[in-house]
Amino acid sequence: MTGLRENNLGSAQECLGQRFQTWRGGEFDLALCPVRGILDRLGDKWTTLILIVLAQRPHRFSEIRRSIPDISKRMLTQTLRDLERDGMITRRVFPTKPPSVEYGLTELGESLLEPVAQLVTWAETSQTKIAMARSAFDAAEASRG
Amino acid sequence: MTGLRENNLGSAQECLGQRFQTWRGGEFDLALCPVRGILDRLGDKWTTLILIVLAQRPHRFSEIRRSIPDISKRMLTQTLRDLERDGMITRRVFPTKPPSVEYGLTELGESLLEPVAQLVTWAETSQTKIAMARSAFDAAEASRG
DNA sequence: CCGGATCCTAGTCGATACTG
DNA sequence: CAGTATCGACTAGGATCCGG
Repeated sequence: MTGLRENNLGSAQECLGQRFQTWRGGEFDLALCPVRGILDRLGDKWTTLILIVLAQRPHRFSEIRRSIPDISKRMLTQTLRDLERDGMITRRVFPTKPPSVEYGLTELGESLLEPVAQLVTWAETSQTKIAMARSAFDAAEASRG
Repeated sequence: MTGLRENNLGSAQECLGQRFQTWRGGEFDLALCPVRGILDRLGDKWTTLILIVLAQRPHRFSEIRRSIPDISKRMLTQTLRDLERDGMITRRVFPTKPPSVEYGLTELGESLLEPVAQLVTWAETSQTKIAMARSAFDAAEASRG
């Protein structure tokens, strides 16, 4: 289905180029949807943060809230449910007196940490360049009126 | 500022864990913002697609539109401007009779392709597991009423 | 303690019409 | 051809109240 010849990619452009050609020939939207779905999820406000928090150790609901101070209960619940639905995290309920729930990464969730870490590393090393490009662009724009 | 000891990460969890600890101690939001900004951008509907298209070769405005059939002029313009502002793509205007503009990746933009390719690869290899987890979750949910 | 349900605002995106 | 401007639908997400 993919037509990708080697797993060991020499050049990122080539790799993506081949995939894109594959996508274009035939089912464009269908084949891209899973990737887009992943990116949408990672792109939302909280998924990555939760993943990072749970990467350290399993956490209870309130622990996560404390670790991510500006998240609302609503969004935490929702994001956790989405992640659980996608098989990225587990949800264990302890029927204690005040009920407690513990969330942890599944293997699938842990496997996602690697590409995410790559991206984080890239973002961290590139943030200076991005900031420079941004201010240069804004300055040029302002000078044009 | 980062306190990260090694560039060569042994374990993704450890790497992210260290970063997270760093983030927590001190300026939480500030230090994470660049990363979140990147993820937000990649998470939007079109950025990744445009990057993939331009990864093959420079394209003109209308060429990109044809390559991504369901994008509107408005969003293409906007996304291209954002990418240009962040220094990911270049914009060359040719003052021909019907004016033409060519977009291409900068080195920074190309360097982003690598982590993106990692993510695409991950998504592709994991989509089956995700789909299974999702249907299992939905089935369990439906049986609970 | 955990999280569902509801209401409401602010930003996002598509369609359309217009400019240079 | 390559945008810009305006409007309207849609939606994410915060606040709050309520239940187990």
